[in-house]
Parts: sequence; C-alpha cells; structure tokens
Amino acid sequence: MASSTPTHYCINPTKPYPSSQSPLQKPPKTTPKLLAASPSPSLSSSFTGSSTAAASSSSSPHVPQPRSSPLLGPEFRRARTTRVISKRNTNSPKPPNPSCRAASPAARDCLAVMSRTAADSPALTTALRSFQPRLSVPEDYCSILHDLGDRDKCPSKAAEVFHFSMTLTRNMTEKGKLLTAAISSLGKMGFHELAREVFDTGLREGYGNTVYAFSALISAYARNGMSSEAVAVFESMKARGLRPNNVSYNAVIDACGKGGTDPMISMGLFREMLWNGLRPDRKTFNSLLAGFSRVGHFDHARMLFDEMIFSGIGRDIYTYNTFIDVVCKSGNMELAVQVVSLMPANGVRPNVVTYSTVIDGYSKLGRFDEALNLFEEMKSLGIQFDRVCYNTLLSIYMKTGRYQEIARVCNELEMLAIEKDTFTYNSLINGYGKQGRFDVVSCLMQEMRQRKVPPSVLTYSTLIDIYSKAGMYGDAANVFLEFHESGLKPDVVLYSSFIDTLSKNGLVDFAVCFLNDMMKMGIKPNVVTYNAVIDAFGKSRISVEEDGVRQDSGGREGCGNQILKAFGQLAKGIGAPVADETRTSEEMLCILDLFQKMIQQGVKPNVVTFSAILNACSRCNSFEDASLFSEQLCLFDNFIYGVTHGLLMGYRDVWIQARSLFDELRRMDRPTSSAFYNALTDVLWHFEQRLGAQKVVLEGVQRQVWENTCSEFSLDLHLMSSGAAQAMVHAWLLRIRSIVFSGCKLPEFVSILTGWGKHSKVAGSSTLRRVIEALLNTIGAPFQLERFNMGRFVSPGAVVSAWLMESGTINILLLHDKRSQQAIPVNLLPRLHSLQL
DNA sequence: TTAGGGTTAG
Repeated sequence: MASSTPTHYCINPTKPYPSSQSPLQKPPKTTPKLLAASPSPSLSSSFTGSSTAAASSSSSPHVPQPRSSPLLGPEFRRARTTRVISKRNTNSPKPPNPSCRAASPAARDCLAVMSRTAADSPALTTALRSFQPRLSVPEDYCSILHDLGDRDKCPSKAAEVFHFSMTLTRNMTEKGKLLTAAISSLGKMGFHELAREVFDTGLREGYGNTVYAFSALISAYARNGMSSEAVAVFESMKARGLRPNNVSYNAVIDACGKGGTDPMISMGLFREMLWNGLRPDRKTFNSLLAGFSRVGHFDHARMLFDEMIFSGIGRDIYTYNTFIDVVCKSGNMELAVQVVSLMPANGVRPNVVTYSTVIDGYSKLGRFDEALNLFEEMKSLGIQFDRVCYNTLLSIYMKTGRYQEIARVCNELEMLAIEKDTFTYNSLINGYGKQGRFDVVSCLMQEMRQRKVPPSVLTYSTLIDIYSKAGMYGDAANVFLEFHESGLKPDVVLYSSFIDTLSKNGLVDFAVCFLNDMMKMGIKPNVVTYNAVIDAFGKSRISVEEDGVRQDSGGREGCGNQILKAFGQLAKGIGAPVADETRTSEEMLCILDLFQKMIQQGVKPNVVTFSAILNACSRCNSFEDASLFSEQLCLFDNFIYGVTHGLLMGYRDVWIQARSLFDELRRMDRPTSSAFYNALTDVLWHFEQRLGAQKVVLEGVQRQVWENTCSEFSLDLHLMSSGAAQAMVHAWLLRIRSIVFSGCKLPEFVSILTGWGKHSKVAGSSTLRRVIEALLNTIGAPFQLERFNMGRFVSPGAVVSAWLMESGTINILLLHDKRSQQAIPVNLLPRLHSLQL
C-alpha cells in the first residue's frame, strides 16, 4: 500500500550513493535455508524499512554494495538475457485475480458456461441470451471479458461477448467501458492485432478516444513484448489531447521493460510522470525495477529498491521477487538468500516465485545441490509447486542427467493435472536430444501435437540444433522445412545455431555469409552469434569449390533455400582443409572485421568473447600479431585489457586488479569461468609468461574453477587447456617436492590424469595427453603412460621422490616469465585506476 | 498496470 504523502523521489543513477561494507565476505558454507538465514547486524539495518510504511530517517535501508568491478557490467557476466523478453505465446496464463473485480453470481455462472462451451458454437449466443436478464450492463460483461482474458485463449468467445453486450449499451460511456475490457481481454490472450482492430473500431465510431482504451491497448502491447508499438500508442494519446494517467504511464513503462528497451527510457517516462504532477505508485516502481532486473543492472535496481522505502512507497512481494531476481543474475546468491530471509520481518512472505527465482539462480551457476535443497525447503513450508516451478525442477534434473527423477516429475504433473507447456517440452526435447535419445524426442513431439501444445521458434531451433550436433543433417533439414511451413519467423537463436553448425564443420566463410544474410533479413546477431564465428576461426577450415553450398542469394526466400542446400552438402561432406600457413593472416583480418561489426551494432562482448579473443591470441605466431587482437580488448573493455596486457607484460602491480577479475569470475558457472582461465593461461604460456600462467592457474585452483583438479598425489588435468595443464604440472611437482623434502614418504604410485583436454581451444593442442607427455619428457620427469589407460601417466612414488631430490630438478621445475617488470607504465594507469576496488 | 521457467557461443 503506497503512502499517501511520498516525501521525495530521488532517482538519479549517477548520484553518489552511500555504500556499506558487504557482510558477505565469507559466504555461509551451510545449506541455504531461505527463511532460516539470520542476517548479519549490518545487513539487517539495511532492511529495516517496512514494506508498507516509509523508513525512519535514522535508518539506512540500502543493500550492500556488490563486490564487482565498476567496469564489469552485466554483459561481461552474461547476466543480460539474450532471450526474447516477452512471454507471448507461453501458453501459461496467470490465474484470475478475483480481488480486482467483483463479478455478480450470474456473471460467474455465465463465465463458467462460456468456458465449457466450444468456440464458435451457437451455444455461446444461447448462453448469453439466457443470462442476459441477470447481467448488468456493462459491469458484468466487462467482468466476463476480463476473466476470459485471464483463463481462456479463445478470442472468438471474447468477440462474441463484446458484440452481444454492445447491442445492450445505452450510451457512449458504456460502449467505451466494454471496448476497454475487450482490448484488455484480447491483449491477455496474446491477440494484440485483434486488440488493435477493436481499438481502431472504437476510435472510428467515437467511443474509443479515452485514456482507458488507450491504456488498455498499451497494456496489450506490453504483454506481448511490443514496446515500440506501446510507446507509439502512448504518444498518440497525448497527441489527441488525452492526459495519460498512472495506469497509462505504468503500462508504457511495463511495456518498455518487457520489450527490452533501455531502462533509461523508462526512467525518462518516470520523470515525465513527475513533471505532469502524477504520483508514481508501487507498480510504477516495480515495473522500473523489473526493467533494470531484466538487463541485470544491479546497481540501478538497488537504488530503486532503496528508494521505495525512502519515498514511502513500500515494498511488496513483486518488489522483493524482482529485486531477488536481479541479485541472482549478479551471481551473488548469498545476498539473494539474505534478502529472502528478511522478507517476513518486513511483512512479506516468500512465495513460489521467490523460491523459483533463487532456485534458478543456483541452477544457472551450476550449484544444483543447493537448488534441490530449496525444493525440499519449499515442501517443508507447504509452498505449492506451480508449472514454472516444476519446469525449473525438470530443467535441473535434465542438466544433472537424473532421468528417473524426470519421469517421476512428469507423472506427478499428470496426477496434479498440471499440463506441460511449450517451456516444458522444449526443455525435455533439448535434454533428451543432447543425450542422443532421439526416440524420446520423437515421442515428445508427437505428444505435443496430440495435446495441441504449440511449438515455438525455440522448439524448432532446439530440434535443428540437436539434430545438427548429432550430424543428422537430413532430420535437421526436415525440421527446418516444417518450421518454414509453420509461418513462424526465424530468430537470432535459430540462425546462431545454424551458423555454429557451419562454423564447427569448417565452413567459416559460409557462416560469415549467413551472418550477413540474417542482418539483411532484419535479425540482429547477438553476442552468441559472434562468439560462435570468432571461435570457429580456431578450428580446421574447409575451402569449398564453386559448386559447393553457396551462391549469393540475397532475399528472404533464397536464404531458406541456402540453409537447405547447406544441410544437404553437410550430409554429403564437402571441401578440403585449408593449409595452415594460409590461415593465420586471413583469420586475423576476418576476426578484426567481426569486432568492427560488433562495435557498429552495439553488440557487447561477454566473458566468452574475451576467451575467444585470448584463444585467437594464442594462435598467433608473434607477440605483435597477438597485440593486434589484445588491443581489440581495449576497444571493448579497459578492465580486461588492462589485466591481460599487464599479465602479458609482466607488470607485478597488475595482480591486485587480476584478483578482482578472478573474484568476478567466481560469480559465474564453472564451465564459463574455467574457459576463461584456460584461455588466459594458454596465452600467457604461449608467450612465455610461464610463472604468470602458473600464478593464474593457482588462483583458479584456489577458487575451485576446475572440478577435482588436485588431490595430493593424483593430478587431474582433464578440464584444463594445454597451457593451464603444463603450468599446473610444474606447480604440483613442486608441491610434491616440498613434501619429499619435509621427510614424508610418497605413496606407492603418483599419477597425472590428462583426459582429452576438452576445454582447450588452441589449434593443434586438442590432445592434452601428447602435450603433457612432451612436457614430462622435456623436464625428465619419470612418468609413463599407464598400460590400460592412455590418459594417465603414473610413476612409483620412490622413483619420483628420487628424481625430485636430484639437485638439478628444482631449476627445471621453477618457471620464469620472459617479461618481468615492476611497475605499470604511466600510460596504462588511467585504464587501471578505476579498477581499484 | 507489477515477480520466477525453456534455446544458440565456451
């Protein structure tokens, strides 16, 4: 409930903001208990603001500062979603909110009959006629229309009610009310075009020029993620002399958030609202908060979250859930848990959305056990699971390969009569597809058809991707044909997946051509698209003769044909590898060109891009060539450039900043952060900053970047790149040496497991075993390949011990940097200055 | 008029 006398609004993202020391320096090691977590004193004082009343002036209700670099934005962390933000066609309508409208018993009965009756049936008119004497005009009809929007997906029923009730109206006001209800209903159903038609009719016939009708249409666009259309309607209502009210502003701000518009545009609308003498309410703030949450801007979200107390707006369950979502996106799960734990004291009880948000946060970081523990906590608290929550659970079981649990959850869904939706099927198809269970995938597709669950673009993208990755190009082509016939529009995910397939099969030139084609079609590539192509340059490349995949096609239709042709060619196998010596210079030019395109299009790189750039550096023959690439880092991000350049040049002072970067990487899932560590150590090793590479690896090991890397006498390198692995071998042998010199006896055998070096992206080093074998030979370490395990080197403890005790061994094991300098040059200082945390 | 879930790069 908003305070009646808000004191001030102070939303200025650039203003200095009071900071407090994060109490989360030592995250709790125990299993998270959302409601049992006890806040630290410094944090609890930050949350003393009541959910419904203004904070006292003595309290300071801001949340702790994140421990992130000011230069590492959400893009770096991959927190910014690359998904289409709108949830149109999700087939999961929200339950009706009966508190909003007080429908008469007759209206409720009529709605029940309408719900049971088939669309376009004459029985609908019969029912409306029979209920007519008991229904008030326009209130009951408006109520029925709203409820149909909440629970039905049948626009013809809404149209029937609308046209029937319009014949009963006595004046323009009543017509206007019904019009607004019909627009709202159609918008909720996802039929924004129909909503627009109805709106235009109302406008033409003289009862649609109202703030209500305009606001309803804005909202209809908002629900469907169409922010530019919503803004256009908002501007047109002003041009017609109508004064937007709170609902209009809230709707357009909501539309901007859902449509992925820059949240600063929403902030402009917020200021305009104040300028026009309107008083933003909690929904305004919640929508603004959601806008910042969607793009992962924690700092702005935190300011709004605090401001809601300062200005007397108060916080509700939506506020908390939205804020917790952005905290989860920042990777700070400890803070998320603490914010949840403070909700009850502020009069707001965590609900299924709160838990789903935190659970998904853990899941995205690969912390599945903590996520699953929270499901148990939900059960113990009696919080009912809903469809979204079940989908989150299924997604975790998919990622962790718990197929028996998946079957159990599917049965549970059946028992609870919770229907699987497009999200559920997409998740299941992707999971089973990645496991190669195409039999299950076919069954799932069949079930979708039988149950009339509409496939989305993502369903087709997923199918094409899993078939392509399995080399089943004919099946992929068939799905593409089906997709083409569906009338759905291709999107960036579909194209990115296809470009990745071309890239991975050595057809990088074609991948770049398709990148241009998708732009011609108005589909903007995202960071994933670019990362796929940049990374592909490191793989073996195929040249294609004139009768190969592509003749330049241009237009929309041609592009579809080209895709089918490409699948056909991929199925046959085409081309010939390009000789190594012709690759490097061409590759450099192509990658530099891609960087330019990214900059031109405002596509911000993330940590995966940086890993790809570093890997490209590792493929360069000279330090000068690599510098050309690393300078590109500077165009994107001074922070990463400063750290990388500093490490490559051997500036000792750079380690403070480097550790800040490593701490930031802790907020990411293991595969992402280990890929970056691998890329960084590879480039350092490649350019003979060997001690630097070793220090980076040890920072990674300390932060548990690689799972099961190191037990005392058995070294597991299988997740490491060649540079990281070689640096690690030296560090591990030095550690064993110190154990030997301390007088301890080594076990019977010590071993090094190499696996296949699956994370190394450096051309020619895909077999980690060979690299380690060469290293061990070079340094004279007495290890041999195990007879029945070609990925494991072993040595009797006594033999290794004797070797380590030889006088010359220590000098062989100690690593050095080729470039070693004390101080950072003055010209680099400005770049690094802002990194001080 | 406000909150959570599915995909493509590593």
